[in-house]
Amino acid sequence: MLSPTEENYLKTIYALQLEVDKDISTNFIASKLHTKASSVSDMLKKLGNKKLIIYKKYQGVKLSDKGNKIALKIVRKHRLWECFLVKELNFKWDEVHEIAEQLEHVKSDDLVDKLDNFLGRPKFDPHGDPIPDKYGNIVENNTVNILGMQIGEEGKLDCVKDSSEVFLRYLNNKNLALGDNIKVVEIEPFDNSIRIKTKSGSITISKHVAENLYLKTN
Amino acid sequence: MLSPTEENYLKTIYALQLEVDKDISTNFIASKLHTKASSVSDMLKKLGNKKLIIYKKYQGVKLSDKGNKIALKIVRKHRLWECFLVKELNFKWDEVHEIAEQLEHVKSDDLVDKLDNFLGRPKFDPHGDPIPDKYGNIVENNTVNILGMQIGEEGKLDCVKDSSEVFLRYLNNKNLALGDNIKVVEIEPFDNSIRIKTKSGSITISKHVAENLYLKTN
DNA sequence: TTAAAAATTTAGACAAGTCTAAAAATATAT
DNA sequence: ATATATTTTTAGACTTGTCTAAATTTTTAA
Ligand SMILES: [Mn+2]
Ligand SMILES: [Mn+2]
Ligand SMILES: [Mn+2]
Ligand SMILES: [Mn+2]
Repeated sequence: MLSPTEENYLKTIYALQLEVDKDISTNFIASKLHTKASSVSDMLKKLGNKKLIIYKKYQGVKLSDKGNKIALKIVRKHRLWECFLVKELNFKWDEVHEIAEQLEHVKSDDLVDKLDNFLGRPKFDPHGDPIPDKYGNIVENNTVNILGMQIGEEGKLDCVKDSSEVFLRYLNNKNLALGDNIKVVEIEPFDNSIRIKTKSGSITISKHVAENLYLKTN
Repeated sequence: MLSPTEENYLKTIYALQLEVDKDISTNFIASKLHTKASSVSDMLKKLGNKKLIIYKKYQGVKLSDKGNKIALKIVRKHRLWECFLVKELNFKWDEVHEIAEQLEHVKSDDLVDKLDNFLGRPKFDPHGDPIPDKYGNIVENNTVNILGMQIGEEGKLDCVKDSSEVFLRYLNNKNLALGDNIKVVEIEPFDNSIRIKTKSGSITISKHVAENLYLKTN
């Protein structure tokens, strides 16, 4: 039985592996978890002993098959609970992430599967992220980051990478939601900011914002 | 912000105060929590410093107003989650207690109230226990323990005090559920066992079982 | 009222997870 | 290739909650 802390480390390594292709460094994990490299180092030793990660000192880590399975289960729980909160309890999409951070550590396989059925086996969470099924199968959504698009290209907002309250409220303020059509109008090479056309007019978004917007193009 | 452990101590003291009228002893708490008196002693000092309990060394404890409020909030969460699990996710009444023990520590006032509304503000949980409202008001159900009844008296099973899987499965096996009519047929003075008539015949229950059955008589 | 028994608290240790500071290993740059 | 900078690990300390064993207080009972 893993502690919530151990589960969070596995989940973080899982997320970082999707971000970059190489082994995950101690510092990278520390920055994501807002903790210190020394704490991470201690934990990596522990997770390595439990065969949940492949770990050689100073070489970075990756999840073992066993660790990957557990990470997927936690991701599944997190996203299913987010669905529940938004669809059944009428939370807004910007209010659910922190609560799901807690709910994802509730231990009961039966609970997850019953929740999944209750919700009608959703495939995506309120932020457009795919939900692994009970066997750990996950569809990677083929979306493109808006930074990779050219002037004149357009698509529908399909997924936001940052689920924090502060980012989602920014999108709310700009009247941007999943499914909205977005067209790239202008690209500023100096700071990579982008002028986009949305349903409620044209706005400029910073590179930092753009990094978190994924569109489905045709 | 309290830890799950601190919350469990408060909840336990709350429950014990309903059981007995005097201040709650260290050993009594230890036995309920399956821990040692020395651990309890440490925790009581801490909860006392936080003004959550009234504590004088060697004198036993009771909840302060502040502690009582928190205990009621946890009880409310526990019982609402049990309702959710049974009514929405189709768990059986004997499967939910342990899961609710985890869910009750999820922190979000908004979540509790939205869950309450979603469920239609239920007044009782699947074991017949009353659910405090958002202000901490709780209706004490006026039920009578079957040990206090005479031969020939009858009533409807309204509440079970033990919510453990093992006890509720025993009741399932005897085909006994909340709402069922029960009549006292015979009382054995030697061991306080009771012969009762239920919808599916007449059975003998031990004193230990009887202690956990509360009926509503007319 | 005093001695024995029981209950409670304290002392000291341990595990988990975190931190700072220092040491060791790796990467970078001249 | 070597010195410097960066990253990672280790050492030692701290916190929370637990335990056993010992000391203290309260209760019970002679
Ligand atoms: Mn989330
Ligand atoms: Mn999400
Ligand atoms: Mn319960
Ligand atoms: Mn209950």
